[in-house]
Amino acid sequence: METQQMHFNIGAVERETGLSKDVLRMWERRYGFPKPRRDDNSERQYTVDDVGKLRAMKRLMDVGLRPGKIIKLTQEELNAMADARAPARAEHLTPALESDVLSMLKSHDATVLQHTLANLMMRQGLQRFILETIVPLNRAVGDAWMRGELQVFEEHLYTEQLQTALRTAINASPRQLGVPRVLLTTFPSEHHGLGLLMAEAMMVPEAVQCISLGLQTPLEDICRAAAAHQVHIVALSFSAAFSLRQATEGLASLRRQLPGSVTLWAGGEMTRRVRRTMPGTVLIPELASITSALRSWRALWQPH
Amino acid sequence: METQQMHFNIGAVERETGLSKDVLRMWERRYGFPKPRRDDNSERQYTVDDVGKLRAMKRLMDVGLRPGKIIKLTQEELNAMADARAPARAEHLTPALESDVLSMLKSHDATVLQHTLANLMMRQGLQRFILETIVPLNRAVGDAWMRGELQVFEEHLYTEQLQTALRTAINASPRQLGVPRVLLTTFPSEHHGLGLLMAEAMMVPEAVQCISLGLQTPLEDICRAAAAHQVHIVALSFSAAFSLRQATEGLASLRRQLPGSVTLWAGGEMTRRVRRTMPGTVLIPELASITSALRSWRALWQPH
DNA sequence: TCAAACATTTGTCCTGGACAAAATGGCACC
DNA sequence: GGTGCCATTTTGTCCAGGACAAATGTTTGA
Repeated sequence: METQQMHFNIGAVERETGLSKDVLRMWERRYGFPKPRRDDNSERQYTVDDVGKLRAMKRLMDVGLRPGKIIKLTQEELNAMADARAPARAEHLTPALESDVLSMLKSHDATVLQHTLANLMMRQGLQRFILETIVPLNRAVGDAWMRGELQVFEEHLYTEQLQTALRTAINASPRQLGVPRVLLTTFPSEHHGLGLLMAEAMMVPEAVQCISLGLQTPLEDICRAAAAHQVHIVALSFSAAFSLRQATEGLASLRRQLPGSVTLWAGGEMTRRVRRTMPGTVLIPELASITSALRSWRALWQPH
Repeated sequence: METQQMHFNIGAVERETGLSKDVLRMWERRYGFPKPRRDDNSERQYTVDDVGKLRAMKRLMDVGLRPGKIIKLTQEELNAMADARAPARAEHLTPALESDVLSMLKSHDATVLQHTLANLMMRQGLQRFILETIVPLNRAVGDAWMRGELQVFEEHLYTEQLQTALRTAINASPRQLGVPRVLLTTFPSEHHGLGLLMAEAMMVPEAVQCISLGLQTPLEDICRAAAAHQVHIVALSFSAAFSLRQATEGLASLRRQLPGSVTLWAGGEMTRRVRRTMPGTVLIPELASITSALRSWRALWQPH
């Protein structure tokens, strides 16, 4: 069989991997990888394998590894390393569910998946559903995709169904005038919205009044929105890929601009990489911590 | 009052405007705008005004104007030009509604907005709601934002509420096994999802079986998904900002890879800029055309 | 043991050059 | 008057190779 050898130019690789053109050229200069063929016009022509390895590298860098340490490994070694870093499987209460969902995805049956998710949510309640079902499931789906067991479009279908389920649940909950009021959003370069949605779903049952602005709100507008809606807490979500530098810079700037009475929360995969303490910012590295953070806030809050 | 003069480096401007670093430097070289101050390290420091004018330019370029023609205009002239290009307001059935919604947004009352949208949807039915309410409303909100009458965070709140309303409606409709089956998604560099959602909402009442993969499905996976789900139609959504070149290239490639029996639809603002005819691709430049395109498809379809 | 000073790694920005795809304008031809 | 084709201009993307600063890692000294 003749494999169709697709080629990518540097712009396509940037889109596919999230690594900037500058970085791709710099790695080639410094480490000798990737070293793509050139076309007639001496422009780089990356192979599918290049892109695969770059994606695997990006994934590991998103959890804190540095390029120099991993650039010489093969893609298999990179994937193995990613598997090894994954938290122990012991914590999964229902490993059977994982393989069930994966096989649903592979058989492309959206309806069954949708019903399964809805049923689980009913049985477990929203918070337990997220913590005990969705979080492990997300990891399982991500791993399966990385191992090549799951196609991209199958993963997209999963994300879409999950989003529908979560939005339905959030929407169904009565929008009461609760305390605290929480503003939920992300910084402008964030592309992933599931984290935000899960955070909102974790808070809604706690009688929190959530105001979600969706993704990519400019810094200034976060401040304006916080004032306009008179929120008590501003909560930001950062996916694993978010640049540590941009995040710390942005959070510091936000902290300076927000009134002291407003609490600032930063959550999401990225926050696990943070080493320095950030004064005036509460880090919430996992969804489970939301409830305790909420408890702490309520313990300190004095109704005006 | 001392205006806080924020400065942007070239990376920030790229994120804010969607214009690549290469383009920003090239415009400076060729046209002399923008010509930002340099900091100690001779790095470009763009002003807020620069970014504002760049955004206004980008918006006009997204509807087909070329930089050379507009780069010498002031930001006011650019905005005036954008207003002038807007379709006549006569078509609006309920101009009062627009100002109502805008004032709701300015008063930051999400609940009222949500109820208003839900009520209108009930009264008009999903399709008329989209065509007669949402399309003009989207334009009104976009214009108000451009004119500076609406803050970014207010526009975000609108988008978020609208998305909730649409998803609820789509979800409420029984997912029947209809014909045709339609695969809905976008190309990888598309960032806007509202168009996709509106398209889905237009189709659901027509007893179409929609399978949405959300945003950013790689080309190859669109083909795989089309085969796996045995769809009759693949429908792609392109926002105004989408690069014409990437779109035509991608559509041609997709057409080559899809079986001839699968119909290919391309819709969204961008498709209004297309001049050449694209063999094997149906252009759907506005949402209203979806129903007629569907009728044509059904007229030709022979149950196997 | 901790912290300050130094070294290395890494990403982002810079200049200025090159080229091809798309848009435009002119021109012959129907 | 319209229509297809070719030359020209416009515009975006890519390239090489240099510079520097922020983040990280390592050693030294109290």
